[in-house]
Amino acid sequence: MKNTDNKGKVFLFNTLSKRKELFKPITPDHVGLYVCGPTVYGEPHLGHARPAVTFDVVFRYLTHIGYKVRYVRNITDVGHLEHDADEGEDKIAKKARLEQLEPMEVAQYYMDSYHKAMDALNVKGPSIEPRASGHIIEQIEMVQKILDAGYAYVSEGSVYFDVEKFDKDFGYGKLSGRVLAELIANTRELDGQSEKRNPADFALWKKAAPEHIMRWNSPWSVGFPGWHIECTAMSTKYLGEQFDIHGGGMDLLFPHHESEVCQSTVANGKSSVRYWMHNNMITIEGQKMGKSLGNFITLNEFFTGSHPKLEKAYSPMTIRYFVLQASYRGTVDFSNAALQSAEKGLEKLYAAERHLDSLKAGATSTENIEALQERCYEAMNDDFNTPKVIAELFDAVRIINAVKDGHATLTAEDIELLKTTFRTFFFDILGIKPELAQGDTREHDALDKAMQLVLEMRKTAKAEKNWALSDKIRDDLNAAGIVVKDTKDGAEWSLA
RNA sequence: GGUCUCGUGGCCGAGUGGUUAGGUACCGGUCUGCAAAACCGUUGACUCCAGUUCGAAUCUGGACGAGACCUCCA
Repeated sequence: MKNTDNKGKVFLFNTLSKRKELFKPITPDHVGLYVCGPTVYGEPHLGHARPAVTFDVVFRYLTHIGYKVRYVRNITDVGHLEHDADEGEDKIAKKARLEQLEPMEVAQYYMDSYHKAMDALNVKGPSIEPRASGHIIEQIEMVQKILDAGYAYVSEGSVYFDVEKFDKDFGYGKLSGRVLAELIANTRELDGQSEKRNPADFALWKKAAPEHIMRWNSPWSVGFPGWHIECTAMSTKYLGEQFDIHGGGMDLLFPHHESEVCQSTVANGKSSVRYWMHNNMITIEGQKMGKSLGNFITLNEFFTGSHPKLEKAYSPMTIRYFVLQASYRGTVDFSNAALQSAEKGLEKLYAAERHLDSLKAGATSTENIEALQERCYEAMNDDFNTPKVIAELFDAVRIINAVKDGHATLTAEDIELLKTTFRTFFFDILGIKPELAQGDTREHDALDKAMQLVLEMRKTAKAEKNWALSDKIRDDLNAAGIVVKDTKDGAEWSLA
């Protein structure tokens, strides 16, 4: 099966219809993909890893099967309130004052931090990574468009979207299933609501309070853009008035994405997104991750094991693999037990991959590699079913070991196909990083030669039944991070 | 209370109306000086209650339970 044979066979779960739909891009062979990126006001954590990895795989797979994908993932670096803050204070501005830094310095710092963590997770950079602060003009223009269309109003220097009017003309809540009347009924009376005609209205532009540092000029006031407008403005700019896939976390479904639907419908004359995809949340030992719960774990803490909840450090690839072992639409619970079992499974896959190059061809094949490859593609085509793909890879592991041990045979052709299939899905599509980065091979070759020498000496010791020496060699190497295993064909080594 | 996701073996997790998911753990075996790995095999599940059906973990309804979101705002 050729990779491009799968173009036109991908089904994805569309939040809009709540079912799997055949994916058809607007422009043949091209895909526009927009994903809500991080707000850069704090250290990257697990909540950032999930959508990043999920849509990284979407990006990788669609690219692999031959689509030209423009992947846009934004950086939110303006205009967001501190959680639980009484006053409407900008998250970034508040932190900046606390730390005596420029707001953009804070944003830059955490953006770099985010990028480093994403690199560690082997998450590919998007095609375009626009920053909200760099698109203030586009946002103002879009707010003006919405005002001109008559679906927004100015109040005390702020601009609000008229949800009631929108509901009457287009129907509100198509994406999230919210009913406007119920929303209003559930609204509590709070201060600062008087500017709005309707509690369900949302801000397109906010007038900045005097102490608010992040501020820009606009026709209405010195202020900052409302949260939802940046995604609409930037997705329109880079992907057009209508584009294929919009992704993000399920927590963004309402009100963020619902508001985006409102904005683009009015500003562009149509709802811009064809397929909405939402990844589910992550939990820590069954609980929501939150600062107040004491289970808020940053990615760096995971990589180094420096959090009381963690029994040990977990490598970035363990975390990536763990995330992909569950389907993106279900919650993922992080527990030490689950993480450690994932770690072992991943190690088994790595080990099998190492053995791939030493497989010896036979005259016939006792295993059907083509069918295996096909099942991998089918799994990916079925709403990116990465757990299924991983299960298939373990079937490949079984085959690799069987051939290695002589319980099964493969033709040279099938071995090639097995290699390609395994490496394509393991490395290219699931995005697991090869153990050896390119460029490390010289060092590795040198180490391998040295190791062959050591193992030869150990073999001699074993032949002389000098167990003390052979065990000492093994134990000392182990302590140095090198694992030695005796197999039928002699000893082999790997880095722990 | 509303909207939405979900409830599978010790743990993690796929899944189709009737046929082994897979990983990990456990147990037995092969191999081994020992260890590890690998291989073979066994055990083990579908929250509960109704209904549809020849047959449901898979469809429908209800109950119970979990999570996310539900003024502004991430």
